[in-house]
Amino acid sequence: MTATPTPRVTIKDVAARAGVSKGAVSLAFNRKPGLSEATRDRIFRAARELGWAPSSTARTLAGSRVDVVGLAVCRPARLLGLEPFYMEFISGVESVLVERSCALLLRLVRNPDEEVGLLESWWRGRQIGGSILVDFRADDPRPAVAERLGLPVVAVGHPSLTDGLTSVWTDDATAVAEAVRYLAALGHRRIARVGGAAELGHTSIRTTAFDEAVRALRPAARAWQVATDFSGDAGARATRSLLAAGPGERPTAIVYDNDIMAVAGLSVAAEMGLRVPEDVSLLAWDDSQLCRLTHPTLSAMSHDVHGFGAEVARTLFGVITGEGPGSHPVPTPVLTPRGSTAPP
Amino acid sequence: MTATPTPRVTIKDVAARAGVSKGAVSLAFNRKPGLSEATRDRIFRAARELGWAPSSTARTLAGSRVDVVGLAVCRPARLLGLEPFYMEFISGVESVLVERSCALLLRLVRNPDEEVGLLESWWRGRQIGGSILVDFRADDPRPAVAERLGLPVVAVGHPSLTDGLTSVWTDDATAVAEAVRYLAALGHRRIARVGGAAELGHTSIRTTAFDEAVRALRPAARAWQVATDFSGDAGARATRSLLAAGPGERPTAIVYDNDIMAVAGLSVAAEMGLRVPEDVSLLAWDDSQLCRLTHPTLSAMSHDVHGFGAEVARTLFGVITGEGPGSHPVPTPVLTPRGSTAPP
DNA sequence: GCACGTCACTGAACCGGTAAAGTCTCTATT
DNA sequence: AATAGAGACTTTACCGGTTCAGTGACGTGC
Repeated sequence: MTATPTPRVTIKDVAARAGVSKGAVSLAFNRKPGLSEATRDRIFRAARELGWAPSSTARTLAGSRVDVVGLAVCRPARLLGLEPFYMEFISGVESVLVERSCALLLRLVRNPDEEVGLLESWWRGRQIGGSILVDFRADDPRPAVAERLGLPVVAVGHPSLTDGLTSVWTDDATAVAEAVRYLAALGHRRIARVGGAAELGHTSIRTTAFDEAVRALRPAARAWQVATDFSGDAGARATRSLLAAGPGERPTAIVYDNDIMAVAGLSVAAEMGLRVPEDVSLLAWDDSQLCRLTHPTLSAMSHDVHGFGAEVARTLFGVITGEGPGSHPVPTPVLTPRGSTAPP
Repeated sequence: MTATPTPRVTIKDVAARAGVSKGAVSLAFNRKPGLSEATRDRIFRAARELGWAPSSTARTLAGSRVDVVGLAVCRPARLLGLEPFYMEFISGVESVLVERSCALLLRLVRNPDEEVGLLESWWRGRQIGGSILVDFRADDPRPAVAERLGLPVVAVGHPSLTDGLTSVWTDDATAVAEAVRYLAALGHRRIARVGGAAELGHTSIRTTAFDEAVRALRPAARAWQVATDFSGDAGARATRSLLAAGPGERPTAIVYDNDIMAVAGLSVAAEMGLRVPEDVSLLAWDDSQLCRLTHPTLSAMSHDVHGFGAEVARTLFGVITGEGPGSHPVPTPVLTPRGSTAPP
């Protein structure tokens, strides 16, 4: 177990072995002109024999590109693990990064200030070549920071939240309106929404859109909205209190802001002796595979989270290579009716 | 949007501003002796005014510690997103890293060879100070590589798989045996297991343990085992084929290797008109919050995946700071009976 | 036959830090 | 009064690459 570790091989060793200078090795490995075929081959052979590959740290310091992108997430560690969205999003990001031999630097932070500090230090330390920004809030400091630093970023969120940054976003307002119209078309007139964290920008976009959509209904409908922390437990609590009222008073349909809460809602309904969808309709959001695994299956506002992550990563590469700011909508979540929604 | 980005401020700027040399700034920021209080204060003030923090890239190159740990995962991107285990594990890891201002470098790889190459290049390039190794296979090349490189690693897996590396592991064999004995005690004599990916070491440990545990039963019992890719769809398929046989022929209890597959199994049972737990008992593994959200709730072999990740991270820091190899068992998954198991 | 270009490569400076050795000043000791 | 030693910094040499201004050698045109 304690064999002497192999000493680190450096560019100097390769140069010596190939009988050239460090500079020549560098030229060869960066596919720059100015070397004969023969020399190039000799260098590659020497590198292979020594098992050498350039140190990306040194390379970075010397001023070339950085093959790492950052992702700071400001949510409690425990909640992160519970939320299928994130892992699927990250897997989508990775699917693009992997093609470019790029790694993802992931860090949880406890508050927005810490995130700003982290971005600064990552960027100044050349730890990252760019960053993905998620979970925008009102008056988010990050657009200003990114601009001041010249840090290439892509914002995940509606352009109204991201202050001119290149953004990738889904049209949640339209999706919420569609959800409401769908439930109304089924005949529901008492509709509730179990939303996400109130401080997040996309939550308030959905909240406003929900309000408007319900107000637009004729005949008039009644609405409830509750904020949660996205956890299943919070979803269960919210559902329980919504359904506690008498049969003529409680909502007949509930829209959730993610699918974990919808699954929780499903079991709360069962526990309260209510049938889904006969007594109450449930509509999930995000639509991970979970929605197809419950019984009844969950109707959902469905979108391709994996593809969303991939698009974010591609867009980030665009920004890094100097593309100007842009707004990249990805497809609006589409209503996917399954077994949990029906006329009241 | 195109304000000139702030030029990067370096240690030299801070030194100039404080009226000292680079070396003095370095001493101050590394809390080394040899500076007067007054000078130290002046340096910190200058740094604060300029908004400077040391570049970890440069610091790394110059040979001090690295504040990044690696995690290469060799699974298809899509599956990763579906598996609650991973995100929860990672969140546990992060919860410890964040205390030490350490980031996680995450990379998906397509095959074990790519992972080996990545570890080599990360380590030689001083990109990481250590790495977490997961998903051990038979004859895994990584222990030899880690030793050859002198790379600090902690292996997530049973010591029999990890060849002398410091390892953190759950006693899956005991847990499988407990699961089988529990089902047998309920009266089940036809027991199936829907396992994970066959090529993974921990899967074969569970497979063997399951076989042995069933063979030890008196009166004798009948067993089935199926391998999957851990996805809900695969779990559903496996369940469907297990339950397709006639009432006297099919298993009366099924153990799953994760909880996504158990949730899938639950809905397959419903779809086939079988009641859980009256007609068939289901037992999940890992026990994310999902198991408490289904109806009926899922009995599970429960363990604290978040805490597991945290322990792995702590152990890795131990290895990095020079602790000798060790074996760190974390608590064996414990049977948590809920609504999905009952006498046949 | 000689100036001129081009090609292939070298050498040195530099990126932003760390670490060890060197310098200078001031105090305590003999 | 001379000397040793400690304290407070500064200087310098790296770390492992990239980059760019040279340097010869060789081919070409007139």
